[in-house]
Amino acid sequence: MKERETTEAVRGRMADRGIRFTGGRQAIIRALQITSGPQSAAELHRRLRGLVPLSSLYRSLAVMSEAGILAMHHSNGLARYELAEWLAGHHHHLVCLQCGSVDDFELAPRQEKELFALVAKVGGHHRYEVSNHALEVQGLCRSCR
Amino acid sequence: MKERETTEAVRGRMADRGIRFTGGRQAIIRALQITSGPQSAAELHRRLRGLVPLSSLYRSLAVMSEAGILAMHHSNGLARYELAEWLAGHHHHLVCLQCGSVDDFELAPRQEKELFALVAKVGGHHRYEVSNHALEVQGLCRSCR
DNA sequence: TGCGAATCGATAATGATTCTCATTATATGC
DNA sequence: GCATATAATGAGAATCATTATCGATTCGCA
Repeated sequence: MKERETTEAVRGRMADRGIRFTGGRQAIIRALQITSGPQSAAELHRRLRGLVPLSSLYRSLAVMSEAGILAMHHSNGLARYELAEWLAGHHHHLVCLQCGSVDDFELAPRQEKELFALVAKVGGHHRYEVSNHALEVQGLCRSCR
Repeated sequence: MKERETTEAVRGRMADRGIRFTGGRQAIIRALQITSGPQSAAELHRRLRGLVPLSSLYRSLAVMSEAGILAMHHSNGLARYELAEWLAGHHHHLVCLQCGSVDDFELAPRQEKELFALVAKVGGHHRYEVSNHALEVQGLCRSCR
């Protein structure tokens, strides 16, 4: 999905839910579009040059997560946000154990399909109602190795 | 690995590194042996009935993680600890999106091997020095569904 | 234009985790 | 067994990320 398209998709969903798509929130979505991997509140605050104060930033991240527009993950003791999968596509993460940075990657359809089947089997075996899965590759990133 | 064996393996590794295996630390290891899935500091504190005060508990968890005896994960905004893989065996997690509980599961050797190969390929592609991987199954647990 | 709800932004409060420091326990060599 | 150096303990303060509060402001819409 290209940038304009994503913005409009977000705008639509916000409107449906009676949530305002304010300047600050558009800036957050834009910042998440041009970066790879989930971003922490502090990273976004820095990236946005303080345009959105931390308190508003946290609130907007919560509101947009609640609305299913963002997905929240936890790593290195802090919360990181990225566009939800219906906007960004299903993908997985490489996390650097040294610096904590996170990169995205996608599996080939065939491999993703196999993984999905595997996960469904495991979930059934444990009486879980499975809604998603995440494969995390851990190691040292290009600049830390 | 059975309980006694694990305790002795931990004692050995601690001794090698000049780290003391005190009563409190033995209690932590015991508590992690008899529970399934990683435990947060608060859960361990409760489980140990306050035998080990929170400040000591956090310090011991950090020391034993540093020594490669425990593995730390983050979920729901808090850190959870479990025995490292050389003690507990390589495994993955089922996490409940409702209550936050975490269960362990193992893949069949054949599937684990395939996953390992897949992860190695992805890592190489991104110039990562891969050290491990984790598959997380997300959904509703038996009691939350 | 004006009303009401949603949002903003500064600040205080919270919760998890880490740090500090005086005291205590532990291992090791004698 | 005992002294001694060193690591660990425990209580409390401090820190960091995050959430709540609240009056002021802005937006969408009649």
